[in-house]
Amino acid sequence: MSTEAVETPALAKSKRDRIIEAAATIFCQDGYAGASIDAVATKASVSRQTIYNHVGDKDGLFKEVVSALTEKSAARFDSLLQTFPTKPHDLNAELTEFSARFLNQLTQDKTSRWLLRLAENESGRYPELFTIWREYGSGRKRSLMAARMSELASGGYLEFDDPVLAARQYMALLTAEWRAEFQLGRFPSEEECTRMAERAAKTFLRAFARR
Amino acid sequence: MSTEAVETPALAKSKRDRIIEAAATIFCQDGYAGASIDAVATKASVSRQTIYNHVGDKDGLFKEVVSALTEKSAARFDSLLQTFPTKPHDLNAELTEFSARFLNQLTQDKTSRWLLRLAENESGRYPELFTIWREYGSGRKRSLMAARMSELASGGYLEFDDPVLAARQYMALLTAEWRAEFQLGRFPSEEECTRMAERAAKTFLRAFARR
DNA sequence: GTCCAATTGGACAAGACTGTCCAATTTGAA
DNA sequence: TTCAAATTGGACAGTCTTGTCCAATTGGAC
Repeated sequence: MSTEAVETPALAKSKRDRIIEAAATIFCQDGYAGASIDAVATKASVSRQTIYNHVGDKDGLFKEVVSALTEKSAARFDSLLQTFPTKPHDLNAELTEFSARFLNQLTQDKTSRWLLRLAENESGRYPELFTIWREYGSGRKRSLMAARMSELASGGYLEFDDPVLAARQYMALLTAEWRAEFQLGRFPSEEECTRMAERAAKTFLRAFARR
Repeated sequence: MSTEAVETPALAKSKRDRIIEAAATIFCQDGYAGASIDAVATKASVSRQTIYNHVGDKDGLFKEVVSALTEKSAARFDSLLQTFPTKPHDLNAELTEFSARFLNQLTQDKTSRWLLRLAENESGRYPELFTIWREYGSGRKRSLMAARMSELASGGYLEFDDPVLAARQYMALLTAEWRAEFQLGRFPSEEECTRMAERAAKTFLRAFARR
């Protein structure tokens, strides 16, 4: 995704990171139209010209931000998924714990939220960004999650017709309360996340646990 | 919410409506910063000055749009809720049908989607709008839906601990697939909505139908 | 120390936007 | 028909963008 690592020396790379990080914040705060290069430059403590040197123009900056955030978000999700209870002793307890980790990551990690909002807001104007995001973004997450669901099903823990649907519904149940809180501008605490996770997992298992 | 109906004569009201409708489209398309008064004027086939005469400035236009959309969306939801199967003969079938109507309204009605996006995007910059929307918007919908769920529970059709949670999870399950499609820029057909509704209702009932 | 690339800050043109003013015109009502 | 209010279009100042150019400065590698 970012192949510039070779071309740019150490110091520049750090500066480049500062730029993209600041740009991510500004873009997500103000949208594409509302974000100004000057604001990014100030936030990154960098000259405006340096930004143009690195990414060309505003479009370039935007794409760079999306690319970076997509990558980071995917990596975090992967490492989270490695803690998924594929062969649980106590399915209820372990799925609840995993779900709590999921929600906590969602709460802590501004990156994913920003990316989601960026993608939702600007995908109409930037179909190309849309493509990248669909491929590496939520579509990928869903299919990875579906694979885990399948494992649980073939292990005899769950039963359902369609693993993809099960994954989607699991994530919908899990994020439902969280979304509501977030929309109200609140950031659920760790205990709140745990309770949400309990309720989501409970409903999910009521529907899909093998009887 | 809009008390100007008295003060403005018939023709002006029609013009005012055109303005607000056009503004809604433009705001939702381009966000607050990206929307230009000129674009609204052109779309509404109205002089730019007329807009300033009616709503004062850009902020005023924005608030007027949010107010109008909130009102319209709430009204539509109310009339939809009146078709909720409170005392069903065949719970599965009737809840599925209701769910399909719900999704179809979501698909057809650009208003609600626009409003949702507006609220999500600009609530940071406009806390007052945020208040209005929370009161008349999704919060209200959820509590109305929870009341229906309670009726089904006391009728012996469903069983759960918390009607608000049940309502939230119901709506989460219902809109999960729809959201995914919509995010990809697709507009589910009526048959697709029906199938989504079937799957959502099925899972919901697996979890909450009285056994 | 020397050299080269990166960085800086400031100036600049071109364009878009907001909000205001105003004179001419249109519209609805009496 | 007459009159007042609403509407129009155009001009305007002021502000903020983006993107470019350039000369001066900095910093690391050798």
